[in-house]
Amino acid sequence: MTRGAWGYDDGVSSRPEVSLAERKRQLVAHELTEAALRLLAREGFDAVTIDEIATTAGVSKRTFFRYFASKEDVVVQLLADLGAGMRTELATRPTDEHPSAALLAAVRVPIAACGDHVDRALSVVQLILRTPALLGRFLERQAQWREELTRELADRLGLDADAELYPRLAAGMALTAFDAVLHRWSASDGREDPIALLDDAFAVIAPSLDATDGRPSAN
Amino acid sequence: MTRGAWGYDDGVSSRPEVSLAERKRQLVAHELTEAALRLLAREGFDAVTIDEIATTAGVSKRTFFRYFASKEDVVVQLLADLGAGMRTELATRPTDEHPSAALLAAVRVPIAACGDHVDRALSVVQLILRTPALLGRFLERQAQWREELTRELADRLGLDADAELYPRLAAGMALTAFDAVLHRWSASDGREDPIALLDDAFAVIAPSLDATDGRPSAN
DNA sequence: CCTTTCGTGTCACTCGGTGTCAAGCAGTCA
DNA sequence: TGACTGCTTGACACCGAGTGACACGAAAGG
Repeated sequence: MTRGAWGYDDGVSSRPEVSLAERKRQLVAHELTEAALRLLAREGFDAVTIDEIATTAGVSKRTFFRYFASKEDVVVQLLADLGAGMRTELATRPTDEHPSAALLAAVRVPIAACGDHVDRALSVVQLILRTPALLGRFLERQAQWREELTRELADRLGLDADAELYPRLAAGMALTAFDAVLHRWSASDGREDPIALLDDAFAVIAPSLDATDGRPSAN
Repeated sequence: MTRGAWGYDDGVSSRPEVSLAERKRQLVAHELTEAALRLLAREGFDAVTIDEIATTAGVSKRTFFRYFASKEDVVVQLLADLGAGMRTELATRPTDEHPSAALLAAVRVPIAACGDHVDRALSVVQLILRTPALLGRFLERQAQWREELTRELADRLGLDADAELYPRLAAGMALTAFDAVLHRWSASDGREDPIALLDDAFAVIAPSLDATDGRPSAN
């Protein structure tokens, strides 16, 4: 599990069932990502131009934009799978499970992926948290995740996501835990166990997620 | 109270204690903000260039950048006071107050400001929530608020903000409530009472904020 | 009256991002 | 072998965001 997150295990594995064109595409994407990550981590986000990244990867600037929508996208793209994994995990949890347990299981997916690829994940996360422009894009991404989790959770509970506060609050709290764990993990340079941190965080927020008394019944 | 939020009541009030130069600066800033808001709301964010905004306000593009750091900044700047208000409110709450009560009081400040200037606040909030680029900047801003609230809360409780999860989680949950309320309020076109929504939201999240059992004691 | 200071406009430049077009290359059919 | 098709790419031109440099005019101060 958590296979393929933090992308492109080595980028050149030959799988006969994938077309040549597709493998070429993946190769170029891989080359661009590696070049970008190396340059950005070394020089800083603003000091590196897209032209440099493209030239380093051996393609033109125009080709860069055929693979990524923006300079930020090269980095944030790496996290796209994480959100998808979270959402599908929540969708496959049994419906009678407590929201807190289901959300914990969902958030555990991307956190476990970090724990499985510490070095790579850490450099990306630290780069993002250190760079305002990247942080902005990352938060946009997170806002999408929150929206998806909200819908999924509302479906689970048979609530209207637009009329009830609970689904959005629960999704937001789960992502708050995700965020807090990421900060702590990044600040500790990956030395702390992210899953243990996540369990701690959920121990704090779980009371709200499970309590039904504060939840408005209508309106 | 909430005076001055959503900025520049009318921009030309003559106060003798303020220097002429300062009043001119405020006038230009006011003119730029009004021009930007009118154009952006009508044409959409991407369809309006900075040159248009500046020309409409009667200044040059160069001067625009002497007042605002970016096109997004014109809009998001309007919310800057809200964050400051929140933080200072939290700082002035009595230290023996429950964290949930103190945070509710703090978040109530910007929410009340929305309720006091429904039409203006609503158009800005809806513009932000509808425009990805603006949402990104707004979320960056919110991340700063979360950082500040975290520090303030840690000070209140005598905890280390970097070693304990609770302050960051509590601040994040309060902002999650803020965000959920903003979404609902925007979706209802300002018809729902934002303060009532906020009270509902805090009724949901309060159990976690008050419970001390889940809070890690050390490490 | 002269000088300093400050805000501004003009110009030139870099970089992010996009549309367009022609060239290269693989696969297909004849 | 040759023509046709579809896809990817590089080259080029272009727009808008954002910045640095400089010169000008108005206000403040001696």
